[in-house]
Amino acid sequence: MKKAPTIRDVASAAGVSVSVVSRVLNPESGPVAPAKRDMVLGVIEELGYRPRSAARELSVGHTPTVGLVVADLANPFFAQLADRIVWEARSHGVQVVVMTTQEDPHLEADSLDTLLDRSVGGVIATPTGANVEKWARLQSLGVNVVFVDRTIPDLANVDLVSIENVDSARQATDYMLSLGHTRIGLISGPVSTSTGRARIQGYQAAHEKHSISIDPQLIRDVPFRGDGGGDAVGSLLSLANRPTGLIVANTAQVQSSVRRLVQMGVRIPEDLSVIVFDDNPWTEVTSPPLSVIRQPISMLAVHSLELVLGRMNGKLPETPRTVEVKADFVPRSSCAPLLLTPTR
Amino acid sequence: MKKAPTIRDVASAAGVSVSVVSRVLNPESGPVAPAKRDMVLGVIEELGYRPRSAARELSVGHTPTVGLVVADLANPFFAQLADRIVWEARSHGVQVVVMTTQEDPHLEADSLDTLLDRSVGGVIATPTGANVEKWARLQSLGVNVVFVDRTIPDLANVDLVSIENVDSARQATDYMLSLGHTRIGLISGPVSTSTGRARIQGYQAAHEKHSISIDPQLIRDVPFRGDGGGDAVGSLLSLANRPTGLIVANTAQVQSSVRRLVQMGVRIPEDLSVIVFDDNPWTEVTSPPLSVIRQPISMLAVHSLELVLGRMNGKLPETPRTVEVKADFVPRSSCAPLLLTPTR
DNA sequence: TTGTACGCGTTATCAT
DNA sequence: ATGATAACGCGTACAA
Repeated sequence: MKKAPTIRDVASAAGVSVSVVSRVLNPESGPVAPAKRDMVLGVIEELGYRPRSAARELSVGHTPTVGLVVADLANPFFAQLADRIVWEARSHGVQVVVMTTQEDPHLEADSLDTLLDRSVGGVIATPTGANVEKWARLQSLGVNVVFVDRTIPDLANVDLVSIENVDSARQATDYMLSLGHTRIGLISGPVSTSTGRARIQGYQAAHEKHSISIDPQLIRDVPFRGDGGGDAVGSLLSLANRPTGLIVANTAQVQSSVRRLVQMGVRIPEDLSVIVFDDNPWTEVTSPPLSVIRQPISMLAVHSLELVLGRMNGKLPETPRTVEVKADFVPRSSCAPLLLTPTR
Repeated sequence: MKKAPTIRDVASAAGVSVSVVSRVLNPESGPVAPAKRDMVLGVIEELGYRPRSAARELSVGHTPTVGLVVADLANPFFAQLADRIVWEARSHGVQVVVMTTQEDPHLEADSLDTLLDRSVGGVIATPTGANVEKWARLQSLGVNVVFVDRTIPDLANVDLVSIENVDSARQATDYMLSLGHTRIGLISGPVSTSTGRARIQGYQAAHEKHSISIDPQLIRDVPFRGDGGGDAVGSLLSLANRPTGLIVANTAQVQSSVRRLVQMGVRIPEDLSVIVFDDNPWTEVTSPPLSVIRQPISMLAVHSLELVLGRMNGKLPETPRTVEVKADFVPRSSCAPLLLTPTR
């Protein structure tokens, strides 16, 4: 466990000054004689010298690092998002510090403080919905913030990358209505989030188009956290006039919802037609395969990273951007036309 | 975007010296008058002061940060592992920098360099199997390395946390043999890894116990990377004398294997009894639910983190440790007794 | 108990 | 084209 060489070691070993070595490492910062350049490079290689990022950070004031703040990595949606972001970030030479909130505002606040201490250049997050002032402060301190998938309505001036929520929900709902279903359950995210509201809006729009009125009981806005999805499923199916279709539009609750469906022995699509918002690989191996709104996760990743990096390099106009990517509806066999024989 | 206050700002605002402020922040480093302490704390709060971690790191030489190097986060196993590690790390006040290798040695080497530059105190990894000398160098430079799930045989002196691989495979195989199956396909990891070898060993042990000979064709050691699992499934099932049971013991290949099974329309367990090594939530919603070897992922996380942190604090003996945790076999309905009627 | 001064490794600003 | 030197913000002997 010998200690690593510093730039000074390299300099003296090469018989030059530290400035030269520094310029060899950061070519854009100044010229250096080609001959010397190669020889310094040789010494660097030989000594196995590597610049310490902490020193650089202290000197330049920031880090080519982005913080990623998601609910939890156990959820395939966030896991895949994280995967793509980490992957994409690497190709840009930036590291990713991952923090999870478990949808707990308290933990989220904590994470933000930590990221601030590390002077990350930017943060990509799926916000819990709270900590409005904290996010604002983060921005005012020069940290570039980009929200993915959801955003906080109260918070203006923050970039957002999401799918076309209204349209996706409209599409899914429209499909079910076209199959003849008139009572369609909707499990959405909290109305306090843009995502939750937009998807409900799409659901309503489709109903209007088909001139079908909505039973408010069928709309369940459940929190991202906890087992709200499963509970909503149970409660929807115990309704006197139970729905014949179900749309799970809360990404964080897809797992718990489907699991409950299976536990209850609900026959799909005979008892219930189902569509979920998820790009999970496993939706294809359930029986029957589930119809889904396929979230273009890598698009979300690419755009959000592009936004943070763009802002870090100051190559973007001041005005906050909103990027909406299309999400495809993928019909599979979990939806069937409504038969005249009512469920029981 | 005003610039953040430094420790000096706090000191002058509080009318004390920087060292007092420093001691207030790091109590164990020295005493400070209670009265002054509170007032300094007040000023800190008021100014919103937060120490810059880069400066501290430069000063003390290391960081309370661990690197996590896994194949990819799109695989539920790694995702959950990452989730638990990030979670556990937070409670110890350490951050996690996540890097993915996609099972590519080149990318892995890259990651290690980067982590070295950041002077992380430790690294938790599921190694690709290559980069032997690089891992060794990392250690010699004082970075504490802990492998999880797999290890590299050539590399001594590395801590390892894994499940009881031999026993798990033995258990699963034994179960199938007890059901009367005599031709059981095994999809394992590469024999160049400890995991791959151990699981094959367990498979063999069970056969010996039942005095059943093994057809070498039934054992497929496929790489972690790529779609080897799916291909192995296809090839196993197209054998003249095809197996009636299948054990997928390569965690990274469970997804592709099961997907292929579904694509091929294989009836489980009528055509094939199946057991997979995975703790994936989705194994319960497939039809039928899959029998699994349940990997105690959070145990893996807890132990590996405990090991790195323990080493970072020098609170552990020099000698490398190997922690093996038990994995339960969870029988579900994907396995059935072998009927006398052969497949077709 | 408190304050001073230096070191950590790198980049940036100057002269040369 | 090159070299000396001052930041950068914090920890910490050491002196008071």
